[in-house]
Amino acid sequence: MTPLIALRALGDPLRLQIALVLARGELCVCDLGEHLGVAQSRLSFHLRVLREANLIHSRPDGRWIYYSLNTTAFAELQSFLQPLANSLPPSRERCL
Amino acid sequence: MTPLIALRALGDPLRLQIALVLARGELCVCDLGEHLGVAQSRLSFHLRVLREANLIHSRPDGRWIYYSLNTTAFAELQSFLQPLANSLPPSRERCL
DNA sequence: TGATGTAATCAATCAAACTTGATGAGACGT
DNA sequence: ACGTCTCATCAAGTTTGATTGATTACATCA
Repeated sequence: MTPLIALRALGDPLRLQIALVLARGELCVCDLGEHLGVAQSRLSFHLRVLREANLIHSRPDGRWIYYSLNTTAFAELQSFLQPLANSLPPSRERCL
Repeated sequence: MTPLIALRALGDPLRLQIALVLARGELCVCDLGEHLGVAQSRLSFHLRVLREANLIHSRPDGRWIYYSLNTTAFAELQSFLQPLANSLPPSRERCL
């Protein structure tokens, strides 16, 4: 997992929304499109970005493709943020 | 804290680098500039983005301004990711 | 085979973000 | 008051990313 790529992928409103919807279970593109009310082409573009960031999995089934979260990637992102959340407290310890 | 804004702010290579450097302690802009080897104007622009995302604190001292991480914002970002890391496992449970 | 439905890709346009160099605002020392 | 230092801001140019509509690929069903 590359933290920068994952963070950039999640830094788009629609892509973050997609991730939050997929957190409730896997969905095919058409269901996602109905849930979010966006055009198929647009959705496919953002799914590709999320997929290339390794944040989601795709599972073809017949003529549908089901997408789901790659939960381990999100767990890895969490642990990447750990040292930033546990950094030394800001400023106060340095004043006298 | 707004997760989207924070994620977008961290989705830039230089800004993520800034955050990682600041995790080791607060620094003034000039020291950051030396550490990272970037122009002052460019650095100031990205510090502003991080500041507006509430990811860093600034502490003026004389003619210097010291920047440090807002560790609670990173902790909040971590807990925002929690449900995405704990989502139902992908696909396997649905096949038979 | 032909028609339909799902989804990826492409090319073109549009919008947003980044970079650069210059200027401006304050704080400091002489 | 003047020059200098640190940093923020501005405007212009460039680059990158997102949206749209059309096309393509593939699977399904009649």
